[in-house]
Amino acid sequence: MLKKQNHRMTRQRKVILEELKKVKTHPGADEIYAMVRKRIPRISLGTVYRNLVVLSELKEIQTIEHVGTLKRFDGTPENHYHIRCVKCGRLDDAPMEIETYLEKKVRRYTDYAVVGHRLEFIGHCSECAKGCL
Amino acid sequence: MLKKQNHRMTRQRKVILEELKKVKTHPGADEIYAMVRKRIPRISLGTVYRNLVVLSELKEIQTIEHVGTLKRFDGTPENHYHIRCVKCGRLDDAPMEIETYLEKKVRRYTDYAVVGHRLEFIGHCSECAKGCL
DNA sequence: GTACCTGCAAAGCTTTTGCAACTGG
DNA sequence: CCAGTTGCAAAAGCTTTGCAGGTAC
Repeated sequence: MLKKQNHRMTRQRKVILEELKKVKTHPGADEIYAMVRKRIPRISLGTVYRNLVVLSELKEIQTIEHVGTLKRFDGTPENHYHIRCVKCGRLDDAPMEIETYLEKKVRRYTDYAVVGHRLEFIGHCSECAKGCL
Repeated sequence: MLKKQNHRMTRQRKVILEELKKVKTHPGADEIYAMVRKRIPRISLGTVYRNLVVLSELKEIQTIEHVGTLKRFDGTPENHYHIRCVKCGRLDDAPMEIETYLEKKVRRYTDYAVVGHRLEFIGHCSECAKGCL
């Protein structure tokens, strides 16, 4: 049922991957577009996007801040963790206390002035888990 | 320099807040729009967005998946944590090992089938911290 | 040769904004 | 009264997609 995909290593794909491996920060698609354009001036933004998807599927790269990019709103203003269903996108509160020591731990090794953290669990909600049986 | 804001509790604002407090999950703006429209049919989406911003500022609600909603890409496919600068949006790897026990901990209290987690620290990068002096 | 890719441009979505009319305090 | 709000519609991002021509293998 899954169509087999024979991915080709085109020049565009290769350069995108190289540029992405080269930098330490995590550029957005537009920044990648700018970097790659220095080497392939006529590449299109669409090509960049399509290749980022393919490279993610191939596990060559990682897409951060995935799935739904739309914002969600929470009626309870206190900080707390969330748990998200990969299948249906549902978002619930995670039944767990805030782990403040995580910030202490990272502070020892970074030069950022850490002011907070966000933790999100990923899984299948009880509804969607049924379908996985 | 900061202009004083005298926020009014309009009917729209009130209903949006009520509806948001009412639900357990975390709806997106479009869902909130749908919920509120049942009570105020002629409310506009723009009003919903503007009020969500105001309510966030007033700390009445919380905006999840904040700041940059644009995706970012990472050349290293292994899972690791990130640290984000609130000021400039820069994203770096957090120098810290994966805390696998976090998942074990939350599994005890949730009916989700947990498959992973994402942790992101928030702070000021060394560049932006300079400006805070 | 042909399935996979590319560039280009148009379309899609979510979110923001300009504006004139309206309203809470 | 009048700064803050609203509805409407247009604009503004970022991302996806249709298409016809190109290319890796």
